[in-house]
Amino acid sequence: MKRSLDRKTKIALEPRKQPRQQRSSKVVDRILDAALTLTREQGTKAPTTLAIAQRAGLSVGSVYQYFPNKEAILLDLARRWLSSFPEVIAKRIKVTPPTDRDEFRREVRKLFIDTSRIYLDNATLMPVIEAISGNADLRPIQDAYDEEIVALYAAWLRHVNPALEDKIAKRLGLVMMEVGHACRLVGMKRDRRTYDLIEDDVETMWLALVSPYLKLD
Amino acid sequence: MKRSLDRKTKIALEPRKQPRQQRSSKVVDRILDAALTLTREQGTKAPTTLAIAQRAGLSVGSVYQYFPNKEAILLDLARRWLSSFPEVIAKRIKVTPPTDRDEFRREVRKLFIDTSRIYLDNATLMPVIEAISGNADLRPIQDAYDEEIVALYAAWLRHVNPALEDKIAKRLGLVMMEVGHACRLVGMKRDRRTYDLIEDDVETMWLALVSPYLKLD
DNA sequence: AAAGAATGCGACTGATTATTCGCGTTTGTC
DNA sequence: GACAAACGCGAATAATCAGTCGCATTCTTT
Repeated sequence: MKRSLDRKTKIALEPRKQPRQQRSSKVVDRILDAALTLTREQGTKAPTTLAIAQRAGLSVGSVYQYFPNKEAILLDLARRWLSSFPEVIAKRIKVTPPTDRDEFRREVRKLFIDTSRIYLDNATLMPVIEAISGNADLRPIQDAYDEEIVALYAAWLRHVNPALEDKIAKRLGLVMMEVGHACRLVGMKRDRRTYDLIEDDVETMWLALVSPYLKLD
Repeated sequence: MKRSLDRKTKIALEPRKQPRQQRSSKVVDRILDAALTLTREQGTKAPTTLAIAQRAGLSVGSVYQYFPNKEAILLDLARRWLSSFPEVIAKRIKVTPPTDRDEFRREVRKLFIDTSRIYLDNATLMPVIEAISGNADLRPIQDAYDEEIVALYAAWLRHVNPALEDKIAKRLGLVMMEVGHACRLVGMKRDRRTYDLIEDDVETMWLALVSPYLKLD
């Protein structure tokens, strides 16, 4: 009852320690991994504080030494998940300077596949993240990563056609990101066949949209 | 404790009355409306059994006279929501036999706007439905409505070009539905500007995909 | 208008789960 | 090797809700 007032008056609890900073400690990652694994293996409702703690080889109390509350765990999990997108995209983009139309198409396809994997491998994670999507802290994180992704795509497009207006590159990058995300989202809920079909057609659509702006052989 | 055993052994409770059938009674709809309104106004966690009951001007006990459990309420809510898609699409499609490219484009746009509204007006409902998406009863319902939607789109495309192969019409219809759904999903989470931008480009992309198959002036 | 049926009620139960806190255990320091 | 500080523990607490059930009220029927 001591804290109940605090909670009700929205005085968010601070992390018990100063955990987020001292990444040195692997414990934080162990906790996040535990939450992730549980979600993957046993679904949305699996990551209770107790289950997470046990899976991480800790007690509940110890978990609360690194996170102020459960939502903070999920928030960090979301953060980690989101960060893998620009990571994966950046990796692929660095490798490739597409020149002709065919290579461009192949690269687009690879990008789709790479980013799709992030979704597919974490299918059960999505609803969990959804559940905290109301959290005000998540939006700016999401936005920051998205901006990064758009910038990566835009840079890539300008690499293909350096004469491309920056503004247009960004717009196309945005569409590429959003449509990509969107299709993966839907794809995740369907069977593999539907997913492939859509991915294929979406690729075609995307190329049709972009082609007029690029000078490809 | 009497029922707890039942619950654990997964013997699902039957509706107390035979409510679903006798739609005559407006009470069922009142309950669904209450759940919907609460979700709209106060978010995902708002529709508790108590809150729903009170909002519907009933007591908890009475609610359980019409629904076997909470999930059944949400399931019906999802059902109602899903049914509005083919409804809206059918309404618009009946009115329009597009002939030339411009009219076709305008109609596509209207379809996008109409269906988008279903999402935008029920933005907070989505996570709630997500939460029960594991429910085995939801998938067949979803599939049935989706098939209806695809059929509507396909019929429309064949109306524009009667020579269009049925198989292709269906595929395009599927893409139209999925991509549409997908973009709305993502659009829902963004500001209006981003949404409009995407909607615009998606329309362009969609037309690029479809045009080769249609004979438009 | 009275008996009985149907409907409605809502305090209560039972279950789950996030969060706490006082006490043990380890670890680093002199 | 003794002391304290940090770390870890997990039974106990408290909050939240779904779902129940016996009593109260309204409606139906004769």
